[in-house]
Amino acid sequence: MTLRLTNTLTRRLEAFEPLVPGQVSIYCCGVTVYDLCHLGHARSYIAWDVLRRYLQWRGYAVTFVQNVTDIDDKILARAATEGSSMEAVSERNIREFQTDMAALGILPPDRLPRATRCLDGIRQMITELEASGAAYSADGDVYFSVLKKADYGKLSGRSLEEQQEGASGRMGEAEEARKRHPFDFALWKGAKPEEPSFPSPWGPGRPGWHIECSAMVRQELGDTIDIHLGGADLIFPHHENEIAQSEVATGQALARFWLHNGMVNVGGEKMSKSLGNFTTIRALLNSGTTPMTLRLLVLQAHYRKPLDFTAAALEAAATGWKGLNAALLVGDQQAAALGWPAATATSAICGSAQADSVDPAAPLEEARQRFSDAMDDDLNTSAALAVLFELARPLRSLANRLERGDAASGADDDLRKRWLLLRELSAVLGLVAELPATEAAAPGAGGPSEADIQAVIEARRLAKASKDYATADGLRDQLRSAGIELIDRPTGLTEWIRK
RNA sequence: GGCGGCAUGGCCAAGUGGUAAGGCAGAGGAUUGCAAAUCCUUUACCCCCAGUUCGAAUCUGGGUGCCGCCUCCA
Repeated sequence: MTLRLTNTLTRRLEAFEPLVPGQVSIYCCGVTVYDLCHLGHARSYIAWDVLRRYLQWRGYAVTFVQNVTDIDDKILARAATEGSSMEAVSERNIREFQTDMAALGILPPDRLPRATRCLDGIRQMITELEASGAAYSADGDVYFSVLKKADYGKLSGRSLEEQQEGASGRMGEAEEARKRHPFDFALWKGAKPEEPSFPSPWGPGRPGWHIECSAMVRQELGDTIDIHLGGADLIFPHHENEIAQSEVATGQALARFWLHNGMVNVGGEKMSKSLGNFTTIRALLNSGTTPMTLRLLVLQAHYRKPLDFTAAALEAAATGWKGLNAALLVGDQQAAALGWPAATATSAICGSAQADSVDPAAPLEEARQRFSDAMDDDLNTSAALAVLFELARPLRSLANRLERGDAASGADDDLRKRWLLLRELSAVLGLVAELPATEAAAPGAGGPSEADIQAVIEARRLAKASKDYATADGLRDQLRSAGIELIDRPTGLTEWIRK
């Protein structure tokens, strides 16, 4: 089966074939670095990370470029507020962005161009647009004339005639007056006093928002790329304008496939800075949610649909991941008991998994096929996850039997192959086993020390041995109220976890 | 006002013509001194009305509700 993707340009499911056989060029609209990323960004970049991993798994050589908008009104405003500079705000938030992405297991882009470092390409493109008559200057600003692009609106499905009415009166009056058409947009903005600026043939200023992506795509990947990615909220005007600029400048189609992810909602409304209903990735991870839990939460829904972020959904994902994680860890934690060759939990990350793949003739091939078919169907990760959970079930069962000292049954080679396949397919979704948190990392503020806990456990063990269950239960409750849950293993050992 | 999307069990969510994947929660069971944790089993008149069809969650028309975009936004 071939991979089929919903192309926003045609609003249809289309078979994907790259321009150059075996190679895929991808451009992903990145962040404006004025603040920490929130869950909307996480959802988007997790989805595209999975697209990238899947293409690689299918054998394509993928070049993945993501931009950073490091000059913008919000960055300037933030710099003014904190009394620093645009560069300081940008630099800091780029690092924060990279930290968050790494935490979520999102593969770093092959190149991460910044607007302020692509000014030559930007000025070049504006000059070309001016020469072709599609751009005009007005009071130090340069605008793109949408009437010069015959098919303007083809991505978002709107026509200039129909939209004119609704658009008027929404922009600043001064800017409105300089434009020839309400939809015309700035390619270059003349600098206001005191603002950082860059020289240009049109006077000091800075690039408009849309032009940087057009220039970067051309600079990094060429005139026509295979896939352009972004959030659905970028379809209009951002991507529409990118298309207009690039296609007038190059005479070529900008991107063959346009993919857009659905929004993250909170209480049915879009998560956004302006509504103040956002949760940063940082805050979520600090509150105890693991990266893989968030990944599972995101991948349980189809990437194009809205995703409602709720505490209940998060909890369900956490429990779900716990089960999958247990299955992924079976081979590592029980390798000795099973007599399997040892493997480390990290070896399955990303592309390396395929080297250890299962025998194509094995019956498990059917599961691999179902996974592949699901992903081919416009990245149906929800259906792909169902395959993972089904693969995991016997492994979890095996772990249960091992724990009860009943290892003999089923600890065979088929199960090992199943485990390897689970690891391989999970890695395609970026789902990689998380080792249990080390206790050293957990205690933090106020909790009882490990030595204290062991002391109580020993006291309880003695109480139990003398059948003094009242005392034993009292000790257990005591720890429970301190956030420590005890787990009596069949072996007689008592383990504990911090909740 | 214009453009687009979505409505499936208690919750989340696949499924685009042949009588409903998966996850969470719930229930029953195994295990346990009792728990917890774990494993096993189990739970659906697919928003409404009309139509097409031998047959529709799935196609067509109408309705209702919700969301996104049209301004910065992943």
